[in-house]
Amino acid sequence: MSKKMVLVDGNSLMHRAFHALPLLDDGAGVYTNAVFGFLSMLFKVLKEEQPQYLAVAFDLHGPTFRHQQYQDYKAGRAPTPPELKPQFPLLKELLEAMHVAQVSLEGYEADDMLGTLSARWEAMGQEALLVTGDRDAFQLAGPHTAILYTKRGITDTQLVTPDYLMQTYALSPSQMIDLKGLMGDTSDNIPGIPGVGEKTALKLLGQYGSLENALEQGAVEQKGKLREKLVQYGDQARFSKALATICRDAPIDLDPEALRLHDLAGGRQALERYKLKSLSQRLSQLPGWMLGDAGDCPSGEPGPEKSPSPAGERAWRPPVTLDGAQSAAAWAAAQDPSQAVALALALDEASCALSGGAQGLIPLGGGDLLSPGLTPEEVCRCLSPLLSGPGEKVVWSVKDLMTRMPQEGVLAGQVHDAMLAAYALNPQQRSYSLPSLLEDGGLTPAEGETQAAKLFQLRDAQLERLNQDGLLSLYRDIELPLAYTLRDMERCGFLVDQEVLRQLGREYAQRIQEDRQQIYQLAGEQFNLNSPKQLGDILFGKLGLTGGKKTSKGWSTTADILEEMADRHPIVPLVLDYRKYFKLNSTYVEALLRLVGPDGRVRTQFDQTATATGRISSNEPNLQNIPVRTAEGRQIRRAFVAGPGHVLVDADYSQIELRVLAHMSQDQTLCDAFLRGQDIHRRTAAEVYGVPIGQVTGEMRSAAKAVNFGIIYGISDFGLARNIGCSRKEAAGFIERYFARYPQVKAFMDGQVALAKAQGYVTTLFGRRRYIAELQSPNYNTRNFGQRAAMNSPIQGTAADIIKLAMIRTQRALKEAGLQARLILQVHDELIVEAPEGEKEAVAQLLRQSMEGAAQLQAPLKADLSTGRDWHECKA
DNA sequence: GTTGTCACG
DNA sequence: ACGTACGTGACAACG
Repeated sequence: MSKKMVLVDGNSLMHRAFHALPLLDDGAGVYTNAVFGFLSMLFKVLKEEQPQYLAVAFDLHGPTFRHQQYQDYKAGRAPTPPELKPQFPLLKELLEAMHVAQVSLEGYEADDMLGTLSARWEAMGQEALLVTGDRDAFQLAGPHTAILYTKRGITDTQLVTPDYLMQTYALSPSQMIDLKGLMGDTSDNIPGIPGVGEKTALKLLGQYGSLENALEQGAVEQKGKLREKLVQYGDQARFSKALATICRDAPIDLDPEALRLHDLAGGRQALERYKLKSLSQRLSQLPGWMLGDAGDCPSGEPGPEKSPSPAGERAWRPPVTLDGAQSAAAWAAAQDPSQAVALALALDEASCALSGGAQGLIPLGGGDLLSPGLTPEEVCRCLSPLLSGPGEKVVWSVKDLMTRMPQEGVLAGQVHDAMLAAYALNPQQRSYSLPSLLEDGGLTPAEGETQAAKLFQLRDAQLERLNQDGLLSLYRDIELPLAYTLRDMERCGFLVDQEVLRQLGREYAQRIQEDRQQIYQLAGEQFNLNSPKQLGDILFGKLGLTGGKKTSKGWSTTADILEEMADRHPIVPLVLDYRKYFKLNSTYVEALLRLVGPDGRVRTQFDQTATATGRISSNEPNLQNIPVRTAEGRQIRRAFVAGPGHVLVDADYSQIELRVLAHMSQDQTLCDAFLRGQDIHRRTAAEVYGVPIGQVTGEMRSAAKAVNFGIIYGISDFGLARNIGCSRKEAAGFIERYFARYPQVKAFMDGQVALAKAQGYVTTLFGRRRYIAELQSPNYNTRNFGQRAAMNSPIQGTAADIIKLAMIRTQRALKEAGLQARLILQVHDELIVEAPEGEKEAVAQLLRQSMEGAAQLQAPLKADLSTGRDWHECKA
């Protein structure tokens, strides 16, 4: 569903309108010409563009963040004329009456608001149109963001897109900043380089691509006066570029839904009061959804959420104890299903509360004589008249609730999930259990209050905080819908060929037995091979092997240490072999077989609140760590099969985290590599080693690959050295050269750490936060960990957000297409669909679109598809 | 319950 | 002079 947003630079447009029109007044001495011109233009745009969202941005007067070190900024600009000044409050009053969102932020200018909101909007894959008379905004043009530039007056406009800029100036949007940095701007008192005007600046950019390159290389290659100026005014030019750069990540706390047009008609009276009758008439001709007429919502989506009920104390009637299905069902049937319903399923009892004040308490148990209560499933069945009613539902873990409901059961009405809201607010809590959430919120139930009753208050508090922290959309558009997708995936499960597993198990057992015998022989005694302590004592004590490292308890016997000393004693490779097969057998054969259901399928549980970054996790069994890296382990995947007449369609994102990094850092080189479809590790090797891409050797590529991984993890020379087995010095050299070739990546990483220090958290492209308390620690190691987490979390987290969106999109697309195929597994950057043979092609195409279209990045998302009868075949 | 080890992205 | 790669879950051993 495409949503279009119009963003208006209020200050810019008011100035344009003021100077374009003669002074008008309302007959009582109030000037209205700028307001008239502004609204006239606005209504024209609304009529032509038909957006669902609108915001008007204003400057605030204080010193701006971008220019705080530059006192002269705009010093030369004429003060606002006295006839215009009072029209601003008037305009704001009218916009308020029309329920049009106004945004401004201390320390930022209107164009920073446009830059930030359009960046967020674009990240969601939606279209934005920026209306302004300021050419600075050209730098904000992008695949989904255009600028409607008011050239002269208010009617003479030009639509500015990246294509337009390319045709007119032969520059990309971001190069517009370089242009201004070089030539300066007298109206903004941006100095640039004296004597360099548009012509010279365009020539330089054509030659060198960027301001930085022009300064660096031009200072060598150019001749005469120009060369001198590039040298002398280099710093001034860099500073000018910084001044000209519009901020695209200002800390605005805003739910996009607050920008939805829904009641322009509310401004009719005020317009007429100021004698702007013609505007009032034009207003009435706008589409119904903008005005607030009922039943004319073009997107078919619900309007803004109704305001939450007051958080104050409610008069709860004492809970009615309902033991037995009959009394529970009778109680439910007697309630008003249009009221909001809260349901809390604890271990020993279920409670249900209605906004009217009624409370029910249902003891839970196994349903037998020893523990007579109902099962959760029976509770859901008994309460189904309430659950399927139109009232709002407030629950803890809607996924768990849906799992317990009968297949045909319906959960209707708007749903609030307190567990998911809590996770969106802070993904690193110890527990998301309902009692702990209530306790943390100071909402422990009093005598006569059930947990369900307290859920209402919890919801109110959570929605307010979500809104404050800019997390409403993450919660409502990602986490909440994802819960339903995960529920369906869990219910579906993954078919396992148990015979394949049993056969592998027999082979593994044989191998384990052989290894063990030989190890005992070489050790000269029998011991518990699975005990690291005993094994360490044998290897480093009895056999006197060298090269060991200590752990807290004894000798470390990890695989990387054993691999290094594999040629020193024949027992070492045997131990490694033993370990490998023991792991495969115990975890991936025996444990897995125990978890296969009666229908031959395994059903993992996805945990949506397990990780600090926003990823989901999988347990019982964990299907996100099924072996793939070694040929032996990979055999396990032959046991994960499609049902009869079905195939698996497998899609994985190609380099999603590096693409996210390219987008978030806006690094030219990294983006360029992806835009050209290059092998990213090869390109990095070429950059770091300074050789043509054709001359990159396999070794160079694999070192570069390790560097790329390291970058994502928050690199250190020590860690990189350990990973690729070079010296720490060499590793430091790699890192230095990497950052020299990818300077914007360096700036991004530094920026994330600075941000985390300053505000206490970092965010993903979709606003998900990770608080990083470690940065405040007095401990050096803890602080360093905090820095790495600050660098990694926005990347890993944004990738997690994106695949979550892809999952929601995939499930919706499958349903819309009426296909029988089902999404059955997610492995962080991979989705697996089980599809009837005949749907194979359609599903592959649909999966690709759902995944690649989940977000619009500067480095476009790419998914690789494969199909097979089993999971192993997919990767082959 | 914690520790060591190892499977995955 | 310090000692690190980021994010998970499961198994076996051992207090």
